[in-house]
Amino acid sequence: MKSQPSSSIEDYVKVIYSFTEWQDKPITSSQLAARLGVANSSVSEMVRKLKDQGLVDHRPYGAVRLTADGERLALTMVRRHRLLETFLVQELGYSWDEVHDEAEQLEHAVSDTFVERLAEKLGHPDRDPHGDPIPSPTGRVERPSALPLGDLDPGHEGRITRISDDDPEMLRYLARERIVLDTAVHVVRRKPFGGPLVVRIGAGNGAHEFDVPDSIASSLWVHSDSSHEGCTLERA
Amino acid sequence: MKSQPSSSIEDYVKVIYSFTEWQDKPITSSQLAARLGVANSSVSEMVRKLKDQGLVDHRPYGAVRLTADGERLALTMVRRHRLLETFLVQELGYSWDEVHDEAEQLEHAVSDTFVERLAEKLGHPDRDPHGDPIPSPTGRVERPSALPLGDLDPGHEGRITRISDDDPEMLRYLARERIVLDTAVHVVRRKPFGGPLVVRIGAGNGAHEFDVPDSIASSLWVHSDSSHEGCTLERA
DNA sequence: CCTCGAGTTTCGGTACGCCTAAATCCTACG
DNA sequence: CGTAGGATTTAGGCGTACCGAAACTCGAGG
Ligand SMILES: [Mn+2]
Ligand SMILES: [Mn+2]
Ligand SMILES: [Mn+2]
Ligand SMILES: [Mn+2]
Repeated sequence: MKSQPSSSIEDYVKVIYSFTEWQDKPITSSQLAARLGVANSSVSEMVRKLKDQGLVDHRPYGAVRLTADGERLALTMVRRHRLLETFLVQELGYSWDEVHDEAEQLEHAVSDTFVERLAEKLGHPDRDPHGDPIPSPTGRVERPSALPLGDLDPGHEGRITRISDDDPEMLRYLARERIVLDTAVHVVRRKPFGGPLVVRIGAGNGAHEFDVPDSIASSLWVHSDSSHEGCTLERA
Repeated sequence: MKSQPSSSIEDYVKVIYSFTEWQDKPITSSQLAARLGVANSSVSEMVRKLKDQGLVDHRPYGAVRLTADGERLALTMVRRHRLLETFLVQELGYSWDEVHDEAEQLEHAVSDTFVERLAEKLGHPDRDPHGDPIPSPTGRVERPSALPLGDLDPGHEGRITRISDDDPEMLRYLARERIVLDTAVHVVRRKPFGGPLVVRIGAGNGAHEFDVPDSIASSLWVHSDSSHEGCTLERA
């Protein structure tokens, strides 16, 4: 009866999980539809199917939440996706803006055996090329203590530990600006009236200042090495 | 209008191609159905679709033959499949009886970019773990001049250059008997009344005799190093 | 030359995953 | 409160890829 999940179902569950990975509001139908690129009505039907299979909790007109089973499946898929991205970069010379779409397909085609042998070969990495943590085979993940760059006060220093992989264009731009994983950042100031953030990138002679537009500021997560946790978290 | 092919269509075309790879009769509907594990009626429908897309020639009640376009697609898929099998063995430590099913899925999920980077990494191998030749990206293959062990006369010597990967069980058995690619074989005699073939496997101190049942004899291809091409090809 | 049965196609139907349009719900504002 | 407008679900359909059962073909053997 467990009828191993179709690739559509795998994607639904993965998107539901990802939505709550960096913030805790559960996802709504239309947000799910937008992320999956399907019509709202398609989501309604599929959510019913997910519920029948015990993967989500949902009541009509309410948000969608994963059950324990659903989360288990989601973590399996997230592990696959991130290990595959890591493989593509480390072993096949892909750049970090090219890996997402390829992994999005491959994640549905590989077996558990494949995934574990790949993890072995890669030396059991704990994060993917964008800094996203890779869950263990048993579904354990640690949520890195990092904050969006946009939420930090001037004076804050740290390192970039995660970069959203939503937009390949942005990833290419950041690579050109030498903004990559583990780069040091120092928040210099925020220009007034909602203007861009000014940060100092890197250290020593390679350092340079950079105006960070809001769209980028919310896509870069920073782990502070100076642990004076006086940062405002101003999300409504 | 080219509507890139579904994974079903990829499999149909690949099976049609494979059928004529080692023998030249075209495939019939029911043979196609048997190899794909679907009903005859499903094949009839799909063949119509393949014909509409210009991938096969077919007239009702006749055999199915690939067009130039169909063969091009088939060779692309065969290249993918065999490179993936090679990858699984060389890089992920799979044994040769484990790779077929995994490659059967992966071949539909990888991009052209992936395939070519993989070929690069593997050093552009020219055959897969079972000795099957890997077509070039442009669809060139060479048909190795090898003959089924069962068709050879006593006295014939050569090396095993291809082993059918249809039956994982048989592959495991052969590996246990130290019958692998490039192993030397010498046909000693055929036991009378359709009895098994007797062959000498290997050379030097590792050599041993082996009774080859018919099912195995037709799955091992031998390339003769002694080029006295006096072998009977008794296929009707 | 005719027929009969194996091989093949056609027919009606299912499951899945998607769509648009229409109906329905629910909340926030007036 | 009451309701309008946005969010959501339902209804009706489509394309793909399967299935079993029924109808059809055609060539080998009588
Ligand atoms: Mn996916
Ligand atoms: Mn990623
Ligand atoms: Mn396949
Ligand atoms: Mn093979």
